[in-house]
Amino acid sequence: MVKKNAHKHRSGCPLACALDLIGDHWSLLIVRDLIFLDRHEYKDMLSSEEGISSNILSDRLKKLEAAKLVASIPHPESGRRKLYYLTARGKDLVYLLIDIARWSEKHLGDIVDIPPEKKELLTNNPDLMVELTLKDLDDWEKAHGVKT
Amino acid sequence: MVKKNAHKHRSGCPLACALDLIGDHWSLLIVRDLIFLDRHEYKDMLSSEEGISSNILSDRLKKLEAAKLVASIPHPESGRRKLYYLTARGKDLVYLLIDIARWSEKHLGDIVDIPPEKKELLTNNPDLMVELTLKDLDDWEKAHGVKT
DNA sequence: TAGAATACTTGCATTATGCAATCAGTTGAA
DNA sequence: TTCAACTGATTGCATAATGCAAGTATTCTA
Repeated sequence: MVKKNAHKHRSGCPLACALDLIGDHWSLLIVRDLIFLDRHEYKDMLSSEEGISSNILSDRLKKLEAAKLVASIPHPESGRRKLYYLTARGKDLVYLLIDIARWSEKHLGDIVDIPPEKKELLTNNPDLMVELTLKDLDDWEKAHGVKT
Repeated sequence: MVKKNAHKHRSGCPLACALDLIGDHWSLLIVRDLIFLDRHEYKDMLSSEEGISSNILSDRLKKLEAAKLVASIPHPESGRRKLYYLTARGKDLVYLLIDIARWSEKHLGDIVDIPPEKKELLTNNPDLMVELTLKDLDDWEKAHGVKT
């Protein structure tokens, strides 16, 4: 069904190629859920603050899996659930996301809402924030027996 | 005409807020044209490799100007032309764009096409690449009498 | 002063999105 | 063993965004 522009890319430009994969309103928010908000299930992402639609979530998860940014395993406690997680390719977006957050904090400070302790880390030591975030993901993977 | 979701934002999340401004298929490519490709006129952007439509380009330039990422001045050689350039807020996206390019180079290496000398700089010394890029923009602004 | 160039705008067909409802497989309690 | 509830989707339909071709207004050039 959904497979239309899965593989088309507009040019060889590295920015254009990346944007063909993640340059839409929702994909990076799903990646955010997986990286920063510890949301690994469909229903968790569905109930995120921004209110993504069920069909869009389903579509984007498929596209992200097709692009090898996201993978999934069955939930250990229940066969009807799935656990989504980021591949190495997906986890590498953490630098990018933190850059976006830094830009937002700097330029959209009056409309964004960042918890103070995260704000300080983001502003003063983004490299440490990346490191801690990657460690969290690593711990999650170890706890769930994901081999990467 | 075009003003629908200009100011709505989905949440206070810094990623969501940024994506409300630049999270679409075209906005960052326009920023790329202005930052890296020295395209400052409508017709230059219109003829970029990715083939943006005239109405979409017009719409995105308006939105980027409304978001204070882009500004414009009349072309000094011709009153019927305009020169677009990045505000400080827009120029600050250079870190982000270089991060995207690095990610692309690393993970989409087989489909992206980067000139060798840029590739080396991007891979080995991205900070210098940022610095050189910002200097180019500064030179352009000085040459065109833009005060920032 | 005619014609070309530039920066858009308009009309219209196609595609994507949002929302509500529905579906199918799994689970757990009765 | 049955059946309601849960979960990860899919479907139908209305609305919005996009793509493409053509048109318009203004300015420069010859």
